[in-house]
Amino acid sequence: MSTSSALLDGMGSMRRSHRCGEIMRARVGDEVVLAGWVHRRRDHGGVIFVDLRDRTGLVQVVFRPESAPDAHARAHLLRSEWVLMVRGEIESRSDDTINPNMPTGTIEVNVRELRILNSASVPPFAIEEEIDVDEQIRLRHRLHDLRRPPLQRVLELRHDLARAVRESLSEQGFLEIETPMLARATPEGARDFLVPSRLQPGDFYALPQSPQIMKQLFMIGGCDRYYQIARCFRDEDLRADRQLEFTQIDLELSFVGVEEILAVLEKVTIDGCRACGVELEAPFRRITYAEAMDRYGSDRPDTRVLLELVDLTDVFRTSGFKAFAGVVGSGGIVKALPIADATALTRGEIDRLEKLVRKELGAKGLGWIRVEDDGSWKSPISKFLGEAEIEAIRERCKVEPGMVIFFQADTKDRANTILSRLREDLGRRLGRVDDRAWDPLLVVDFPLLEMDEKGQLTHVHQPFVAPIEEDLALLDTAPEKVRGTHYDVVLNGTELGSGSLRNHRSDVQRKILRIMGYSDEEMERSFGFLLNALETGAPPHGGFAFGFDRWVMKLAGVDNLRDVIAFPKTQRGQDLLMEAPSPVAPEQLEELALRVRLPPSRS
RNA sequence: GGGCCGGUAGUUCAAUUGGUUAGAGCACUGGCCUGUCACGCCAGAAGUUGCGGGUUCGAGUCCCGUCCGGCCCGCCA
Repeated sequence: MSTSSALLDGMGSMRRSHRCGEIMRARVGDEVVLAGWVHRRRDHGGVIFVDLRDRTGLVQVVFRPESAPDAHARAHLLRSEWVLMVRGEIESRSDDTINPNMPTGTIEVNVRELRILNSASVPPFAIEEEIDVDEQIRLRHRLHDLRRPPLQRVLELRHDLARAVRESLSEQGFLEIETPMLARATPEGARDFLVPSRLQPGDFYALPQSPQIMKQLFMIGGCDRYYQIARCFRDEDLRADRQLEFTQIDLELSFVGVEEILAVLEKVTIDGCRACGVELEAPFRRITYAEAMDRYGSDRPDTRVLLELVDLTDVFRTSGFKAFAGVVGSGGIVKALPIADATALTRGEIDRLEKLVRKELGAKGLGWIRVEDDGSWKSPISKFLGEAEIEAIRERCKVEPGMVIFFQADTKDRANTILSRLREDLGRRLGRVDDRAWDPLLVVDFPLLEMDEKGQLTHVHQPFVAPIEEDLALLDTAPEKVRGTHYDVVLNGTELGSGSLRNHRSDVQRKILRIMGYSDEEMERSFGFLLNALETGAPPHGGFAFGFDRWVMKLAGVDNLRDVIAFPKTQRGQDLLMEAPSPVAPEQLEELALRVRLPPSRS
């Protein structure tokens, strides 16, 4: 809608005296000046009500023909989302006009003067607490979405958390130091975002995937304790909890062991949560990686879900049940998820679950046994089971009437992924959870190295993780048994952050890289400057990094990163508001010595 | 790269077995209305059914392709 500019006013010298939601600080009879957006208007022809909105809330302002004829006349023109400034007196409402649903519902502002600061196009959806609008529409009209209370609250939460973290770390002796955004491409880890260099045609910067190496350089540079709330970039496919760019609370400290780092980690987690109204108890419960995988099938379990997995791999190694025995024979595992008192799970639901795990998780199938009231088993697989297997299942799963047991025989990773998903989904659905609102957990004792699909030992986390001291000798004899100093912090089933001690000795770092298959040349090319740096007098050091956005997500109680980031991107990596990415002018490419060649299918 | 779900008015949805002019709520526009707060009443406007092709006398509906949004696997700490 176009509005004649003659209609619009300037602020002049008028300035607001209160924010809308804070109007109760003023007293009845006070003259106030408010500014904000027209949330809703109710035009009775005579008296006109407008709910004026800003970040802090809503307040009803009243235009009366008798007390301000000029303002009243122009108030007829007001529409949703127009921007106003009003001057008037606070009046208390009569008993029968009080609105108990509004924090400011006992008063209203009798407007004497109206300034229309701006008009507005018709909003695409209502600016309300709850809306039911397509994600695409919300993202395209992000400015309207940002005006909604849930997103306003989240932005405030981000601020509160960031501020608390800064205070906590400053008190603990950390310096906030920035690192470059234009960095060097790395062969390791995620795909880099590349930035072409104009001054060095043909060469590229990379946006940092994390400040990992740079913060180690800070330790070597004598900074002692560093932190940063750092933006990180990874050009990988997006998920509900993964964006192309995200924020980490990144820190590193010198002359410490794992325990000192975990103490910092616990303190900053507790301080941050407390600033957002969440109290956590220290010390956090600890669980080893091996136990987490064994009992929960995940290295980031939500331990509030009480169901646990049962390992039956050894039972089926020599079984006559060829499907399971075959999997074990080729290095896979067999695990079960027993659920007591599961009569609520109907046959139809089990069929739906099987379809889900087949389609979404790549399961080969979903074995199950239902234990009837009389103790008999109803199951598509029980006919393949011999005495020994039946006895083992009976004993390890603590079989009882009413129980349903799910089975997976697959590669270790897949079987665990599938059962872990069933464990959390079904555990929540059936109410098999304890009553804790918050479940902070430290996962420790990760292995340093694991075998990849090509049979090459590779790092479990990143290549700079230090082994624990007593396992150093094992690097030469049995590297796959070496324990790392890595740890994860998990909150309610989400990995919030992780860290480790780093290799501060270049000989150890070189040895590990060599075990991971790096030749001397590759080592030099990829990590030469770090290895050289380690030789200049590197102190023992370590640290961790928190996924800041995921932390906010948990505190805000939302399950999607887009709801805690001001301007998020879609699953295809687009910003629908600003329409990025976009083509660029040929001259820009020319300057960078670049030529675009699209794959033929894109024409 | 792959699997699944979705796309009809500004928006949320409907439209019988493939059948005539694609409907409704909210929003919007105009009018009326002096105590509403999801104000009310009257009237009105609003559609390339994501896009392209095919089948058919006839396609929102069936088929193929494609684009877009979402969830997941792979990938990614």
